Amino acid sequence: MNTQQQHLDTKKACSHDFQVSCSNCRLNSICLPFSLEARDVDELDRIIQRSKPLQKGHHLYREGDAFQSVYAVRAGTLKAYQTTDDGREQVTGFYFPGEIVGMDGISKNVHASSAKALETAAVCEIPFSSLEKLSATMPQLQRHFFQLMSREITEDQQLITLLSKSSADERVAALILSVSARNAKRRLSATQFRLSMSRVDIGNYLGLTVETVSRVFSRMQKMDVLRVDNKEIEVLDLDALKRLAEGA
Amino acid sequence: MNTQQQHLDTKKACSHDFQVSCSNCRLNSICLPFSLEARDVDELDRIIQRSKPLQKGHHLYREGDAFQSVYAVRAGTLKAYQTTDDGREQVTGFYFPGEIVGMDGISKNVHASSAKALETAAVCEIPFSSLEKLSATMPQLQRHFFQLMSREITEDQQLITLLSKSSADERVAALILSVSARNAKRRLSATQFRLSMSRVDIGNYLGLTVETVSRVFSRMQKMDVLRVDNKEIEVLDLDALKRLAEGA
DNA sequence: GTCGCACCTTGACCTGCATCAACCCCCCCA
DNA sequence: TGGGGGGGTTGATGCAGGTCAAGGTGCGAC
Repeated sequence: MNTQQQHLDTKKACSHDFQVSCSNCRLNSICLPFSLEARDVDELDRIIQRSKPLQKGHHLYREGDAFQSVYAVRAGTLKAYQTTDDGREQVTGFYFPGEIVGMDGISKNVHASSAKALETAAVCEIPFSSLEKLSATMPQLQRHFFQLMSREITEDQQLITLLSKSSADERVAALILSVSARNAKRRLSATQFRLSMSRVDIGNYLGLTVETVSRVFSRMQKMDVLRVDNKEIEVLDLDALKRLAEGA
Repeated sequence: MNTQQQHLDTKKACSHDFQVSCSNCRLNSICLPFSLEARDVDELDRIIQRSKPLQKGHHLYREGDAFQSVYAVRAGTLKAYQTTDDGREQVTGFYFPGEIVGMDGISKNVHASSAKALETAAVCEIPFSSLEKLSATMPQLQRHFFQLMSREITEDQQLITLLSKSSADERVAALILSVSARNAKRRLSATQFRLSMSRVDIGNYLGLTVETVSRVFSRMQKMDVLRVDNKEIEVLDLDALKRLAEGA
């Protein structure tokens, strides 16, 4: 099954299968604390709202919106971005199925970034006030959310390191490895996948221009590390890619 | 009173005055949820351990250490940094009095970064397991910690934007503005202060070399935006500095 | 004092990536 | 069928900031 087909299947699931519950969601080991008891999962289930699919290019929320909920991505990919005072855009992250987006809104009760679907997506909305209440009675859940937020912090810090030190090759290699690892976590191929984000988004995220990103892809293709066909990526030499990410 | 003298006073306080409590700490409006009731503050007080001062250059914790606690900075400055596989160092943040450090350890129960004192510092240790328990019964405290973590996320994302887009001038200007704002929050001067971190640390944090940082300082001095005397900084033209930070 | 060292500054040169420009490919729609 | 637009690639050129090198300054040890 190629990624194209998977994509279509996902879309179909989105538009018909709203009655899924956390307990039978194939992503629950990623998005949920696996240590929760069945009864607790049901309680969590009750507060979660499964919304209708989000079309490509549409916003889940915008910078400045009142913060109400965090969202678990069920299908598709989202990007989060901020707009600087002078109108420039900065992509701060990409969010894949099983990941949680929107936690930047907690501190000020206002979203600090916007979230937009890069392809048709589906999310589970988790009203934050309910989550807070539930957390007070479910220590595991409280811990899980502390951990999720902490993970977001450490991931951002890794990106900081990447942006602060590394060459264009290292940055691109690191992104591909990240996508690869996140695919693997969802039991998809770690070596063949479709990059849902455009070259512009990649460049923006990595602090590079489109042209540079494109050149790096070409170079890695020439070196037989990747096979690149538009958005389709095949990793031919994972070790070499890792070496590139470390600045070899 | 100049910053030098303040610094000495703080040191004195560190070595003798361990009996301070949260309720009479002059930083409590920054570090604590001001919405906590007096009784709740006392409970929090009970779990907090005020440790002895941390000498310049000493570590509060190191990358890889088991995660036990988060720490509120009471005096002095700390830097957090990670070491990449190839041995390079990346400063991920500076922490001033009233701020909380160590939250990166929550996700994996292991510290993802090291924290080191840039000058003699004092911290309040807050055992995380106690904090979790207390949070379950004190919704305000739970919310406060969610907010603190969320703030760390949004701050990291701002740094990402800075590193991804901006020129050397913009980066340095942004750092100075950040230090200035954090000083103001503690009711210290927003225009005259001592940078406790070295040029190396600044460069590392901002993704620049020492030489570039030094040149930017010189340039801003020549433009009458700053007066720089080694680590002592005076902001002469705050508006110009803000314009520089926005890429004017 | 003065030695040693850590830290900072300045200058000269070099390079990796941005910038500018041209072009291709694909898809949609008139 | 052709034309327009979005996205991607490739080449030529320029410059901001990295690198290398030399020298200055402050400070603690003895």
